[in-house]
Amino acid sequence: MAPRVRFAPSPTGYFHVGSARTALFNWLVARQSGGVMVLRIEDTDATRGRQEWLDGIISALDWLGLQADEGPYLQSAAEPRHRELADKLYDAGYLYACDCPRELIDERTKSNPTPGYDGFCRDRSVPRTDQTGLRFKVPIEGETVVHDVIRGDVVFPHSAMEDFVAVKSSGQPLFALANAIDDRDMEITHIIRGEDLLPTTPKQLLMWEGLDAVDRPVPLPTFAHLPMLVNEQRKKLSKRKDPVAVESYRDQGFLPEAFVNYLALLGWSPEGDREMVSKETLIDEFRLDQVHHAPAFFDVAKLTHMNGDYIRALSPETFIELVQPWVDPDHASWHPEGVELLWPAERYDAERFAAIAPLIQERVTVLGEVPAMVDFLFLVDPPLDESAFEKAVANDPRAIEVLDKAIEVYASCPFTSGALHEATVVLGDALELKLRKTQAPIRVAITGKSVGPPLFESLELLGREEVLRRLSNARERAQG
RNA sequence: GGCCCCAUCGUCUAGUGGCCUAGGACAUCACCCUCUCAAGGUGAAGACACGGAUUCGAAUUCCGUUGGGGCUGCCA
Repeated sequence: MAPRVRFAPSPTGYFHVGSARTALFNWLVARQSGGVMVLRIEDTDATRGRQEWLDGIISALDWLGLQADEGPYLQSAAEPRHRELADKLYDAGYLYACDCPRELIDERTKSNPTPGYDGFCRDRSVPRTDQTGLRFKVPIEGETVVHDVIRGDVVFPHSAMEDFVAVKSSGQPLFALANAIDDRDMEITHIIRGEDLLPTTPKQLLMWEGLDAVDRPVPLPTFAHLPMLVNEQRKKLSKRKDPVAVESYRDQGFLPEAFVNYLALLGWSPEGDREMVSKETLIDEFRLDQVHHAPAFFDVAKLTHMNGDYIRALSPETFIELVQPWVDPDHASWHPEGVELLWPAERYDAERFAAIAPLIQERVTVLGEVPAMVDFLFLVDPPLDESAFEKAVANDPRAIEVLDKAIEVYASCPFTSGALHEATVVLGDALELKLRKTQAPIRVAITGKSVGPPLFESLELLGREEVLRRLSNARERAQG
């Protein structure tokens, strides 16, 4: 039977990197076995903004190329079904009504070595009303074993499990119940999710048994609990302190292929010394039972490096196409959030950009770095890095000589990068300067920065007139 | 506190009893290349948490300790 996996995120305002990894591993299992991935939104407690976050989840999955085969289903839509089965479970005695307020439970159990609900109402036959939640009657004896593909058998003694709430007093079934019902109804064969859900799994297993009895027997799915993604403090990634929004990586100019590749390496690794692996390779080689057990630090530095590798591997044409949203938004297919064009749109010159693009391509790690590297080509006067100017021009006694000489030589030499290079070497020789020293003041004069793409190509693209103008300006500024 | 999970370089990992003098990648440092910056090349430094047990032999098996994490809601 072809596997049916599900990716079941709960709605938040953005798409979490941990969710992305979970989605990826689910997707890989589906893809490698001719299975199906269903997308189910666990929104039982959500109240507003549904459409927005649903769009957010779908567009993030799209960006990553992890589209679901079925869904999205909203868990909230199945609430009548959940209620129906909750009633049956109650009628059959798996659930009992409880009217204990939280404070009372805490009061009663605070000195108990095993805090949590003490089963007070278990045999009180509290009548079911709209003031009573329904608790699951966990067997006193025995244990529940979770057979986990990654971790092996995990044993939960019933003595340590409380009679947890399965249905709110409002009548609405809670996660543990709704989740089990949906997985049954959708005939899910593999539950692949974060390790944080491991402790609730025995509850769902117990519930599953009850549902087998009151509804229909459904074979148990295979479980796999993925190790957490953690921050430098080794804590579960926090939405407040850690950069967890997938959208922000997209907006910074990470490539989805690189992102997916990096994510796959968090908890799994291909055979041999490879790290750059395509999605096709992942589909071929990924094995759930090889997933590492320990939590993994989400290392943006490594992701960034890998992204640089992916960028450099692009064809020049593809690179130009992919940077479009950052350099030529008017003609781009989408717009990264929070990105402002550094130059007036009408001054952008596609040909000029195409000419310098290959030199930029090997110097950036994320696409968002591109504009700042080429702004001098599209700005009348690029912003001047004061400290760079100080160092290379103002505080360098030879700088004025260099600029003067450059103005003189550039006025007449052929204006190609090769000739400019040559001319600059000669000009430097005359002043007994290494090219390294000679280029510094010229670079700052032209680009406003001390670092950037190769200088002579830049000069050629800018044109003689503009180059001479900027050199003169810098000269004046140096004197004043 | 209770229950559960986990433990190899700073980080991600390879390693499934002898191939381990523990391999790769990121990060770091040095050198080379070089018009700046990158990229690239070469090299350096850097780990089996600890203690027992099993075994001729343990990073690898078992037990314990320590440490970290997760869960412990009428959230999911």
